[in-house]
Amino acid sequence: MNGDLFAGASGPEQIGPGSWLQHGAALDAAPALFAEVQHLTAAAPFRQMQTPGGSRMSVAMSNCGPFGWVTDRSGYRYAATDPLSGLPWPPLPPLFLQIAGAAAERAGYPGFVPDACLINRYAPGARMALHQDKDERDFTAPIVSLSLGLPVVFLFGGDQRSDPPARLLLSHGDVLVWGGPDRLRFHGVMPLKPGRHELLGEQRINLTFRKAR
DNA sequence: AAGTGGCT
DNA sequence: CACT
Repeated sequence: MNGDLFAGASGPEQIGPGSWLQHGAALDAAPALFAEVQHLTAAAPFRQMQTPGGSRMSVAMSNCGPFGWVTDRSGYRYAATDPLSGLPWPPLPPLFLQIAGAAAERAGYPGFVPDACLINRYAPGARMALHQDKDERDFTAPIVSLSLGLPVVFLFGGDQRSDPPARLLLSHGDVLVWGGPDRLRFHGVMPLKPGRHELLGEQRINLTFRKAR
């Protein structure tokens, strides 16, 4: 039935020529990571941004690091300051850099130093349509995605929107890395199923580390 | 256009 | 797919 829905508790799993799903890689650090998220989003609160078409995203977002991904009616871009406050985004916590760099190295991308961390909060029902990460200047750096809280079905498509996506279950503490030949693959997430996580509560938090410039 | 609605 |  769901033979292509990976949920194993085993080690790193290769899901593409340049992509690895590292089950539980951030499990030990999860409480500290969540505490950092709470501090960061006290300074730069979660907000539901608008797409260029005028729709409001179901996912609430914030950022930390030198650059933050933002969207409004003008389009998608990286910005050095929070549009809500006009202030720089909070700095990337050293723990974030350490975890993201280690995950990238395990996936074959040594020396990964992200300059942008997008913090996504999924409440039940929140989803992300298939898209490509292509607002970065340099596609040689990978994408590192870290999951906290409730599990969600991740859609990992191909280089064309019409390519049928694989379905991967992303759970608390999982880290997904994609780059190289997989860097521009379409991806997204199915609507978050209601539930309660013992540490995070009724939500999923995703940290996406990127090299924007 | 990382969302939505409506077509076949 | 077209539109926003």
